Amino acid sequence: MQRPIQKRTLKTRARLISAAEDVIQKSGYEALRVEEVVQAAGVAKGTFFAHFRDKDALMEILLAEKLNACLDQAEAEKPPKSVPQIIAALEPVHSFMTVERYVFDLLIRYSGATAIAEIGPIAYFFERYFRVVMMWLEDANIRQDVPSELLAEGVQAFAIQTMSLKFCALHASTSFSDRLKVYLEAWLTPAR
Amino acid sequence: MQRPIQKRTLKTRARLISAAEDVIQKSGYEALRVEEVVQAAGVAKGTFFAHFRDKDALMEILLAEKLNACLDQAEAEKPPKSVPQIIAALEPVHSFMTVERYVFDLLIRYSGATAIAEIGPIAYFFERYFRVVMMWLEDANIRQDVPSELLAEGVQAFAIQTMSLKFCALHASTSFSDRLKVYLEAWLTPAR
DNA sequence: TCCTAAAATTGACCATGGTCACTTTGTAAG
DNA sequence: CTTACAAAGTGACCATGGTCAATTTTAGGA
Repeated sequence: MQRPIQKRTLKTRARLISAAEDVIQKSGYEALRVEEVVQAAGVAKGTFFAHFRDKDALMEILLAEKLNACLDQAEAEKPPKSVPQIIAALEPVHSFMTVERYVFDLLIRYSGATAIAEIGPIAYFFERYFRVVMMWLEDANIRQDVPSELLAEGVQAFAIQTMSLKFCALHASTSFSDRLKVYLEAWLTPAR
Repeated sequence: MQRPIQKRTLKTRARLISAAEDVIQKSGYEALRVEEVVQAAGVAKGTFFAHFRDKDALMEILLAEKLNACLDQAEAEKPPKSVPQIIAALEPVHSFMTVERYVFDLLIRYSGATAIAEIGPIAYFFERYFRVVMMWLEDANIRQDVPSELLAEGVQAFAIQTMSLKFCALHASTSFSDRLKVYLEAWLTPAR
């Protein structure tokens, strides 16, 4: 027989998340230490792992929340129709995804669901990103020879490629938006 | 004053690498433990880190060697001209890149040079992959409206996207090659 | 109010990657 | 052959994520 979740649980969880946000605010995502979070929240280490499978699980929650907030914002605006408009609409998302190399790596690692029954917050976010872009593309003035589902997957692939190159010293000359624009124009409006 | 490297150094390094290969052979990349390698090689732990910056640095060396061998093979064959041929030529590379989730994550993490002066073996491999594909594309029967450099970057982006989806339970229905074929045909031979 | 079982929490302990002050070994110069 | 010094190697120790048996807290029913 399953008992209801105690109020105390929610409070502890909230304290842990809040403490983690404070730590990140102060010194960034990569510098977060479980020990520090736990001390700031005033609980034992074991409690942390009773609430989150592992450190990454907490990170997933924190990152996905921020990313979803960016997408909320993008969805609230008028749907973009052109490549530059799409890039502009996604700018906050891409910007946050690349605040830290550590964050980007984490996002990539958890971008796919590892099992059907276990879609993590980040995998869920990527699905949403895909759906939002696909909807935009359906009403945009772009190529019509392939389904917009495919085009949206491509946008995601090029966005990740561009973000990846942002961290690469060999390709630091071109700016992020310029590079993505070149990719997406070639992908969405090919001259043949 | 710089003295020449001692023979002993090379021997120790070779023993470490060989021991690591044995361990991997036996139980895979993710299961590799520095302690185990060091014991098998008969040296102290500190010696390991005198030869490799960290565990990942050894992994980079081991992975890059395998990947370069795959590319050697691909380059030895007659250059592929069509999308299916290109996919077939790259199959061994892509196959090895996705033997383990752990391996794929590592490759992505080190795919870019972190600093101009520090191009790691894996970043170097990705450069080479790009150059090889670009050369193939220059003589292939594909779109000519954008430079083949851009097309090659796109192939890389789609290959990574496809590999990424291979690990994702949500997209497990389509086979790897089929999915990549759809992407590359839309990218390289758009109907507009 | 008291009892009890499930839920929540605890913290000592473990696993593993990585560091560094110290020791040993190789070798070039005298 | 010695000597001196740099290179190579050592292993105790540290940092940090994660585990689990034991303990405390909660709340529903007698």
